[in-house]
Amino acid sequence: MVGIIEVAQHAGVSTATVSRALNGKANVSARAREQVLKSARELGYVASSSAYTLATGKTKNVGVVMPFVDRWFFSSVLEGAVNALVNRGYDVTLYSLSGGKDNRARIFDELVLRKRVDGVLTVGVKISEAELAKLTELEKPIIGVGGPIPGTRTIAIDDEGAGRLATSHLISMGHTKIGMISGSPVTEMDFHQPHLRRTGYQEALLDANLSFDPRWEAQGDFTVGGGYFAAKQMLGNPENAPTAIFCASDEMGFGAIQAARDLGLRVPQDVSVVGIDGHPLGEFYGLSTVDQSVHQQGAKAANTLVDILESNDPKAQENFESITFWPIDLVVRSSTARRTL
Amino acid sequence: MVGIIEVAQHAGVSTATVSRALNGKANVSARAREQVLKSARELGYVASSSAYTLATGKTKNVGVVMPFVDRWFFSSVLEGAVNALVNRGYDVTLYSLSGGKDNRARIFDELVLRKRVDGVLTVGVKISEAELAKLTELEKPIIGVGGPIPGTRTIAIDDEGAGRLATSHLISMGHTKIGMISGSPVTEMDFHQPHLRRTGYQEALLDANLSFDPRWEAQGDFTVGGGYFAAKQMLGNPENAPTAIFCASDEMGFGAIQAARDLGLRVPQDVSVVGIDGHPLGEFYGLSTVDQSVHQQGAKAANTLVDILESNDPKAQENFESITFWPIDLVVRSSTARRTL
DNA sequence: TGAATTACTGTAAAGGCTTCCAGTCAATAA
DNA sequence: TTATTGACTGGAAGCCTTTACAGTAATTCA
Repeated sequence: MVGIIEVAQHAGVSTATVSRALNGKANVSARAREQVLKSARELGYVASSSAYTLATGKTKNVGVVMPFVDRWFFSSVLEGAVNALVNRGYDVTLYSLSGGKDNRARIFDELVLRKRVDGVLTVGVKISEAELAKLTELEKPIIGVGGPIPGTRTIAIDDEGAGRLATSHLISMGHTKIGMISGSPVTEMDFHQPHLRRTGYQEALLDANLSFDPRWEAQGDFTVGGGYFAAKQMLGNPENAPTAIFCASDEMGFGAIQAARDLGLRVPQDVSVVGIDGHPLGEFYGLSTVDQSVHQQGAKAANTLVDILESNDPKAQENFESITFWPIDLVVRSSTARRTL
Repeated sequence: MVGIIEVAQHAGVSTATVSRALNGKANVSARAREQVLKSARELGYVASSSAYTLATGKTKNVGVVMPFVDRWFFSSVLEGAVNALVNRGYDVTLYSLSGGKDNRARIFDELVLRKRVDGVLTVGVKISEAELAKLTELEKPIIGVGGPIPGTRTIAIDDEGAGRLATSHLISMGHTKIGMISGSPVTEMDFHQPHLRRTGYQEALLDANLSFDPRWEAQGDFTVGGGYFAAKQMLGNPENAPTAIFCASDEMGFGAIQAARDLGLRVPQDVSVVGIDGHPLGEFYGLSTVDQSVHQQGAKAANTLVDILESNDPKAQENFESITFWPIDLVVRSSTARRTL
């Protein structure tokens, strides 16, 4: 294994000069710098990251914490974040909370205390007081995507506004009996999103003087299956079925569409469905939706985190706005139509 | 920041004893061990991972390399692998190759040379000779999920057999005009899978003395959209349309079903569709498929890798079988039916 | 001209752990 | 009894960098 000493000998300089040259520091003559770069290339030298970390205290590593990684929203944020981070020279260490309850404490302890990461990106995670305290105490920047984290930078859409936008869309098409498939989030997940989207829904109904029937509300769990069963139940009794359904996520929307079909209902003639997300499959199933560009949210969060890390100001975090509302966009497709009767 | 010295002082022993106690090594008295554990807990001490790595040469970290992370197959393998790894005390550093061409070389160089990881897990990545050489030279174990990697352990399904199984299923239902939507893989991806699945398809046709019309073959790119357009083209001309389509992935199958519908064809009455994967959405769209349990493949690969890492034998890798064929399972749903005319 | 700056460069300490090695002490064997 | 073993312990070296500091040579200034 070739180390900095071999490079120094090969280049005919000291290890200090090698280090300075390789890290782009000042006070290295052009000749020396060139020679070092050449030697390093020839010998295939790359500095040991653990030694680098031990000497500098920087890991060049960001921890990404999410409840699951195999669901669309999460893997999409991850994709956006990973690419942004690698471009800025950071590795990402991935932590999934789906592995069980006791993992979580361990992750937070070791993640931070073992100095494995310079900063943390949480995606849709409800972070506890204790966990937050642990992070801030050690001055590790943390930034969240999805639900707002008190006292921390957050990238998220205006969930309430998104709920209102989707519901208003249905109202504008003449619907008066509008159901909602909300999400009872899994424990590991942030609980703000479903709550806020539901608030937006209710506000829109209120603004339009529409009544709100508790039978028109059901819990999915943000999965296709959850949406399916919720919709089936909601649409099952024709006496009391809504003519339109707002789903808090596109995947639940897919399930709802399928449920309607299985019940012999036509979408959108008999029932309209609108979701939130901008899931790529939405195009194929004609699902109208409130688009949030998830990749870009991940990238934005990653870049903001690196900005904080690389501004030398220890209080840098304060300089960034505490919540960035990511723009949303209503995309109307074939799953929503004017009420027919 | 509390270090090992503080713990040693607090426990009234030397740092050597603290280290031995915390790492479960022998030759520590019960009294000392207990005292150390107590002190460590009270002080909230966790060893610095970079110092640990520097001293031992072990990172307790596995690199996972995949072409993308936001596609179902990949994120599912990842989920399975991450959970398995965290259970065995390993972190995972995620590398996505989707970030651009030159990233790739850098990733492979730094990943290995900077000693960031103890081993590598590749998912559906075609690894080059040079890259493989780099890994083996440094004696980092590597294990692949998906396509077979020459000279390395691999977990994969029998892709050829899967293609044959799916095609035979269609043949057994009386179909004689059977199309295939294959995959022209993206550059970063392994090319074995689409090739082998296609071979299986052709073998099955051959075995049944069925002719193979090149117009019945089209390229998707393993996405819903790719499957959609491929099917639309294939089914577009009624004169020459197959009555059944085998798709090399479930997502292409979803696209094909949608394409058929958009063309006014009924599934399965007018055209049968079968995929490969076991995608959870398959249940909702009634897609018949060859199920491969992807989570479990990821977990198996991760566990095998750790087994290799933790067997002290440096040649341990040799002791593991070179390719593990993961069992597959035909799941018949409503997208396939007997030929009607 | 000499003094003061500037531009480099190298030595060595520091970073926080693991582990080799030598040493202590009590228990066992001869 | 003494010699031998074995269990345990601590000092210090080593892992590989970065960087503070001191030193040298060349340049600029007065």
